[in-house]
Amino acid sequence: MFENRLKKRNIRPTAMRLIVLKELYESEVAMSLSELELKLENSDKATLYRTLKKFEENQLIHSIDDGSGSIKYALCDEGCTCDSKDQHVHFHCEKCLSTYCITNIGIPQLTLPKGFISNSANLVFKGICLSCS
Amino acid sequence: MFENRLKKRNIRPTAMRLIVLKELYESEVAMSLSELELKLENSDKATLYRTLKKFEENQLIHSIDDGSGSIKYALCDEGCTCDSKDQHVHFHCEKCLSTYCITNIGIPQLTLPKGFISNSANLVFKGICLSCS
DNA sequence: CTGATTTTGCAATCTGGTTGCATTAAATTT
DNA sequence: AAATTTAATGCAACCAGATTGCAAAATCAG
Ligand SMILES: [Mn+2]
Ligand SMILES: [Mn+2]
Ligand SMILES: [Zn+2]
Ligand SMILES: [Zn+2]
Repeated sequence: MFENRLKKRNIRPTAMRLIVLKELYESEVAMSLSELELKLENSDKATLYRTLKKFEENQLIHSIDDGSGSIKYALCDEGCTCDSKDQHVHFHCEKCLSTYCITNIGIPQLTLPKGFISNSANLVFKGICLSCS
Repeated sequence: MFENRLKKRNIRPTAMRLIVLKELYESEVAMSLSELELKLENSDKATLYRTLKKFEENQLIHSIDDGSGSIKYALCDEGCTCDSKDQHVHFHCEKCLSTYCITNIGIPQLTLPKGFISNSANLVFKGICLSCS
């Protein structure tokens, strides 16, 4: 249940937060702040913004920079700690502009030039998604 | 010589363009519009913007979305056609905020879920760069 | 209940990016 | 070379997404 999911992450379950969580839960794809704002009538951008920040801070969701200009958010798996083991590939459809978590594909470890130490990475594939092809 | 490099890409070598090209050429790291604007006294943001767009369109430079919020630009190698074979990994230093082209490391080809067709990708590693470590 | 803390809503601000438009510069034609 | 056409520049305005200040409302703890 959503309320529980919030509590587990130490987020007080207010009405707005439950709605946002539900919305993200029911979405097949990652959502941006403004998409949420549109979808949720009589919602306030600043509140949504702070809701998402809180969710992200408490590792209930993760943010995705898909290069579209607006940051997308998607639910983390249960038990996610948002460290490198939880990082995965994302896919951005250039037709419908949807962004998908490809949770079962991790980011490949590459050997960087000497002296460059990486602790995280962002890998986004762009193209045409399943529903658009 | 810079003038020639512009001509080869079908870009008319104006004074401003030569300056911008020189600046990018001499920079170890990728530069953003506003970094250029700061560096080049009495330069205009809109002109720089259009200069970069033109350079990018004509494949003299490529743009890099390193997740920092501002797009960075770096010179392409000679003969670059900015297609998938020319795409490479980038590195963003979280300390000095510099972004480097790792031109000798390509983007790994991964098998995406059925129905997802990718034609480009963005892979940025984040961490500490050589000069900051 | 009561005072302290947190969340919310609204307006304002910031930043990077982008565009309209008149001016200037460069290339082409006569 | 002068006239004509085309491209580049500079300035101001605009835009979208992100972020903040602040007072009101909701929630919590004693
Ligand atoms: Mn994801
Ligand atoms: Mn590069
Ligand atoms: Zn699609
Ligand atoms: Zn560095």
